[in-house]
Amino acid sequence: MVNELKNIEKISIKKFQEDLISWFKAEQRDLPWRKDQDPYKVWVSEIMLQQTRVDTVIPYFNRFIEWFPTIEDLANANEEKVLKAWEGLGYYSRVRNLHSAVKEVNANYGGQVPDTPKEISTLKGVGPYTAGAILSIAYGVPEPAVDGNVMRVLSRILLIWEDIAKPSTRKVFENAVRQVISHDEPSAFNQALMELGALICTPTSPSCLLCPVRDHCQAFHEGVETKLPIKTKKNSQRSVDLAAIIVKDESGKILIHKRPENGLLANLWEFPNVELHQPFVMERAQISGLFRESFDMNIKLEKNIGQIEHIFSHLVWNIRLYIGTIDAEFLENDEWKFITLDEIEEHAFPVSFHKMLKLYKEYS
DNA sequence: AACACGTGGAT
DNA sequence: TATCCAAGTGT
Repeated sequence: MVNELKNIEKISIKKFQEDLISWFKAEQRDLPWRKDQDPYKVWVSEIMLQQTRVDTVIPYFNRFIEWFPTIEDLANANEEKVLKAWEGLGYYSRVRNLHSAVKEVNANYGGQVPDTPKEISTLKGVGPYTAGAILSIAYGVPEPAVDGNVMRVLSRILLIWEDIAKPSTRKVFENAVRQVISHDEPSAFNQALMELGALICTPTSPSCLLCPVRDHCQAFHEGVETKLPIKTKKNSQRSVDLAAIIVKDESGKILIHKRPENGLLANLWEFPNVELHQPFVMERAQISGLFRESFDMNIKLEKNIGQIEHIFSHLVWNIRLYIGTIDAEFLENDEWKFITLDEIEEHAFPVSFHKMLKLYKEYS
């Protein structure tokens, strides 16, 4: 705490702001969410960019704004379409929270995104980073927007050795930003910090010789830029074995199941599946028994057509894929239905589903 | 505080 | 191949 205060004194804040912002104005990327400062579009882009690369986000952002051009359009959209717009982006709770928050803004804020830290922070999915990003970029409010880039860049410039993997560390950087942010151009300043982190001050091999604020950088001065930031590593992921089944009815439709509204891949559709706690001793008849226990359905597994691995951030799915049949008297409801291949376009599925579908098509 | 929560790309 | 990510938030 005392440490970074002292380091901030070592630099000329005014000159640092000028060097950083003029670089940003000259070198910033031409990105679709930078065409205007519509708070709604800034909001959508910031949610999409959470833990997600710019190159990945661009096509999703363009299509999302085509489908839902305004707050009112998104507020009135049905969830299936909204999830479909997010299909493949990951962290699906982001878009369910965004949908919920946009409905809130449409209903209780006259369709105007709130412009105060207190109000905007009450919106679902808007945490400290996103609040600061929207307030500064869309409204010019000098609030910190501390993401991974900002922590990396400032840890180097200000020689901050705290572990950025610790939740409490974000406050240290917010405090630092409050002391160096430009009150004339908070939008350009915050975006410049992130842009610098993305283009120059990268994690492994920063391009210090091209850096517009190299002269202000304590880490460069000390030759320790690649030692920062300090970030402890996370635990390894656990592995889960699953058996999934593709069932077709007499007209050739495939059976899908809607996942629970909370937790992993919430509200997305998938092929019926069960967890295999003893994967090496499970045979088709026993797995059929698991389906009966889990869903009270009489499913017969006819043939294993292969297996896929799907890696999440925190776990690994090893999925055995079967084809099979189900009793004719099976009833459809909100969670279970048969759909045509064309109707896949009207439902949102995780990437693992598409991997299985591809395997099935190759088998057929 | 620690962990759940996705995905595809970089090294 | 293994690991670490990339503009974090909710619980």
